[in-house]
Amino acid sequence: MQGDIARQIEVLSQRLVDFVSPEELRERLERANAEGRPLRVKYGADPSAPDLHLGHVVGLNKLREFQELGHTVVFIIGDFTGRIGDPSGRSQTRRPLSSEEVERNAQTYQEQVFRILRRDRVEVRYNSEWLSPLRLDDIIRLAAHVTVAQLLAREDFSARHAAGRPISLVEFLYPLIQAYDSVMVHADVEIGGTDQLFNLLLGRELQKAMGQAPQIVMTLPLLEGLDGAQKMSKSLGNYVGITEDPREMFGKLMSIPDTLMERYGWLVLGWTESQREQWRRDLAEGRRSPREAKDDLAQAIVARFHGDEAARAASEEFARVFSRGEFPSEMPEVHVEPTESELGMRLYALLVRAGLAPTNSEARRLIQQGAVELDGQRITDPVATVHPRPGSVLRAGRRGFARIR
RNA sequence: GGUGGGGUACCGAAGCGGUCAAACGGAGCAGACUGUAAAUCUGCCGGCUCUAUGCCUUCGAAGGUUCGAAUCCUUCCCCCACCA
Repeated sequence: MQGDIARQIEVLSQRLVDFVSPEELRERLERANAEGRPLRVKYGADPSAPDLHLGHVVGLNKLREFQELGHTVVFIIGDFTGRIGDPSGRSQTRRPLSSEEVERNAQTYQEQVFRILRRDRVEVRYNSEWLSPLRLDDIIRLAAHVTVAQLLAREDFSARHAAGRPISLVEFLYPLIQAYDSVMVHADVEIGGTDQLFNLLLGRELQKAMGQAPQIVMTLPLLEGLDGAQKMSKSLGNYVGITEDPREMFGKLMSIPDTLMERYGWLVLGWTESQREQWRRDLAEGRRSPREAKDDLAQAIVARFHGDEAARAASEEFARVFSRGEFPSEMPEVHVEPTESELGMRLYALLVRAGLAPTNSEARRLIQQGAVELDGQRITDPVATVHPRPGSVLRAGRRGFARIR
């Protein structure tokens, strides 16, 4: 049994940034083992952005590891907080959601989450369950456990305070609420991104203050998005959604900076240290070109969500369109009237109708910039009149295709 | 409650009576180069008409002054910091 615990700790220690603390985890595992119960591993989900992307997968992978070791994931849907919104200056995207929206998002979230988590060994909880009944006096008593100095210890708070930028009281309250969630679900462990470290630690403080054993805290690296610089997030548009079309997914993955490949493999696919090393060596010694390596990586990731078959097809399609410059096997269709084929129509109007440009002006720009081809023929005259025939292929930019019907 | 500073395009930020559809930076898009990588270079980046030193809408909102306003005046709405 000792050996088993040692092995668990080894597995669970992979890919962590912060770990408070390995000793506590050992003790907790021992105690839980003696009591014959699994650990309760808390993970908070934000229902304002229901689409899961690869960045979320990093954390979900860790949860899955816990599950495989027999532990229970307590998946908390922050429906209460979602309905309030987040007033933090920069992210206005977090507006308050209606109950219906929250419910719908929560459903979507769960469906997606179970592509990674197993359905047994999960306890799904909504935090409104215990937050809604709170009265002001309850909340004040809760707030009494935390000092302003404690909160200002969080780096982004102290930085903003020093710079004279606003910090909403609500923002102060959120960590407290999140900490209270930990108390209410009796979390043994909580995991999150590195940006969550402060909040997770506050959970420990509150648990201690309220007579519970403090949760073990683990933070995971934040996965950089397609731009290679900022963390992957929906609002930055640099993400790969896990429900995206395989071909779309593959294309996006092929566009990540080379320097990120190993990191994606590590965090998304869970490569071990030796796998990473192998990868690095192969590239360094020229056994594989970065192009091939990236293709393999992209296929592996797509396969994880869509299966090997779809991944291979996506790779082939990609090679067809972008390496060989051929047309994609499938493309959206645009309808053109016979009279338009006969008499001709403005190219820019055709682009807009095909959905390849949002406005005529944008379409005109694309044409002028040499981005538009009809049947492989580049057209640069913005006022060109064309005679599109059924079967013709219209292309705008690298990725935009449409077939005339 | 007082004092001061603000609200400009996706974001940040200039402009402070005409030369402003609005500098500059970032993001984004397109082209060149490539491995749809990175880096780099170039162009675009409100809409419409279709190409014209054309028209329309835009600089928190509504009015007003003016030949002419993002720029001046009035009222209103909102935000922030500091002091109480």
